[in-house]
Amino acid sequence: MKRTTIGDVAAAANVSIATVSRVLNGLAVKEVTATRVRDAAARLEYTPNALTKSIFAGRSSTIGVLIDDLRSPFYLDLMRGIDDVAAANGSLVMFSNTFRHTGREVAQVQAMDEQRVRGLIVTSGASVDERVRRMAAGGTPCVVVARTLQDPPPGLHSVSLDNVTAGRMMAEHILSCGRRTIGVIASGAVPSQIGRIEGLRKGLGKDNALLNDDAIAILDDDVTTPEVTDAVTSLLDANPSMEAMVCLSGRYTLAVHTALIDRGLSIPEDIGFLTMDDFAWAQNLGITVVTQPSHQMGQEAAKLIVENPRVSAQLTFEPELISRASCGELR
Amino acid sequence: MKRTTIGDVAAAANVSIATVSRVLNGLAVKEVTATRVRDAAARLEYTPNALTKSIFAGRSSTIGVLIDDLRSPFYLDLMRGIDDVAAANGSLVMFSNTFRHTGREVAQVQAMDEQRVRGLIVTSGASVDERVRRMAAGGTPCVVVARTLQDPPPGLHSVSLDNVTAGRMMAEHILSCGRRTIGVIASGAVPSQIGRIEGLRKGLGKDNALLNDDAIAILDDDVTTPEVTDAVTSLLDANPSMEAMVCLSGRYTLAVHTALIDRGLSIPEDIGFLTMDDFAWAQNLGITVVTQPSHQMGQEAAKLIVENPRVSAQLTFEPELISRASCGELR
DNA sequence: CTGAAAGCGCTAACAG
DNA sequence: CTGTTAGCGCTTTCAG
Repeated sequence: MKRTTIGDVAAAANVSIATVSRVLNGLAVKEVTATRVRDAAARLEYTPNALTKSIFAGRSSTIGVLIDDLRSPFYLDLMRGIDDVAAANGSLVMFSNTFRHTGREVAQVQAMDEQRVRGLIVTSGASVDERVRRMAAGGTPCVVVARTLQDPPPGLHSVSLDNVTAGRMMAEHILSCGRRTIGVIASGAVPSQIGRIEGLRKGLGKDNALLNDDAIAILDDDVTTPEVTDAVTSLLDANPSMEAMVCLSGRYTLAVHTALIDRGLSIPEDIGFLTMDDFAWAQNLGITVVTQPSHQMGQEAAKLIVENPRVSAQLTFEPELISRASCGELR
Repeated sequence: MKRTTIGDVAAAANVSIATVSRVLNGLAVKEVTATRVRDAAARLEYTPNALTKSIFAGRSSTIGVLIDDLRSPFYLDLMRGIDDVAAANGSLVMFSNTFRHTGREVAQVQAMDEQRVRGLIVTSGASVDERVRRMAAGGTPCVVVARTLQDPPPGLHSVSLDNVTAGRMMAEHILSCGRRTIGVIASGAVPSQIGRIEGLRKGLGKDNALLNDDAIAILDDDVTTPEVTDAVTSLLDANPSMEAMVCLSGRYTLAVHTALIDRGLSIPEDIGFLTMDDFAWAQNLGITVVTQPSHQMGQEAAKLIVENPRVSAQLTFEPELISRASCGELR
């Protein structure tokens, strides 16, 4: 069950181990010798050991990715973007879900570091910040997604959405539909959600409309459907004249939408509905969304790893509103 | 920029490199010495190099996964199942999309082999069969998903759905709704699709209903939405009295559903609609589906890698029909 | 209990 | 052009 090594090939081809290495790496070798080596390698079904190679390079060529939860459309597209450029660069991707579980986040970042990943892309929370800083300082480029860090050292990048604009776009669209009283569901007091709420306030302010604190439900970060339902119910109970419900996280789109319908509300007649992140069925369902260029963001994140600029890049992307039926004109 | 090594720790703790190794691996060392070593390691922020460790073990502890396309709900859940047991076992997952592109499949399997993955899970086509066989024979357990191989050597496993039963369930449900003339969209002449069609025939046969060949569209494996639309159109044109449209691949659910709606057909009044694989919005949309226990299948696949039984396991899972509105009683 | 020394599979100077 | 000789960072005998 022992694997054939470069030494076996060398013996079979009657050359030194160094010559085999040269042939395999395309260095100058007499053609006849090279052919002999290649034949031997093929005959012995030799498969080079990438692990050993990485030991020399000091690091592997794999890109590490830590995702909260792949089920979210944003993260899924992000992942595909990463995979695209990784594949184009002959890099593999090492992946793990963290489910926003702090213990898991810390453990997996450590694991990735031990694997000597070429770079690391994380969508996790602050629990990994210190470690990621150290990694970047130590020469492993890291990209934080959907968050920015204070005083990032060179090699520590971030890729995020212009959340304030996203919020403002939502507010302006709502106002333009003749709706004024709105409710908001946010997933945790994290930077992206805070930014979107700020944008919402700015957009509404232009029209002197107000967003009361009791019209905003900031859920915990990892809430399940029944809790979202409860939050929607409370919001509606507390604000009976609500004309639009805004969901600030793509992860809760389904839950919020369902809660609205189950309460017997018609969209958009009884209430307008607006959410983040486009998804496959959104068009058929006529749901108005603000999207992020998630696929592109994944690509850019991966490029930062591959190109490894010795600065700290803070990339911000612009959102886009796709207007569909769910938040149409009132009356 | 040089990483601290076990040697640095040894020097700092004034012990030999072997002693450090022992402490780090929990072998017998005098407690005072051990503490000194651990302190030094912490102080120097020592992070062991998993690559070098793997070199000794002969292979890494990473599980390789090759997926056609993560956007498909089945594959996404499968992936989550794999990730679950990997995380529980302290394994990382190395992942790559292949998009059913033969060149990419072959290249990535090779890459995974070079990475000396602990085992490989593939959802790809026959292009990788030979290589996967060799890997299994060479001691790297492999699991093929949604397909079975001829005479698998020990270590080469498969995880798949009982496709014939899935097809039969669909047929029986359709008949029980008083529908008889059906159309079928399949994604390629691959074993899973063939099996489902066979099941459909068997189920319909019980009632002497027939499934004509011109009511089945077998698309290419990697078709885009417009092509699906065309297929649906042709099917409908050729069979004007069609009472139910069956989609045999979760990847095409959206495209087929949209094509039906865009043609002005009401579901289920004008035509019943039935598809494979449950997905988040299916309930809200009232779409009847036959599901696979995809998450569990992922877990079992990963377990086969982790436990590595020295036989060839062929795991088959039973489908389940979730009846919703899209294929209700006729009239 | 601990250190010295021999590798794991491969690359990278050096000589020839 | 090609072979010899050191390592890469770590584990693992084998002596002390």
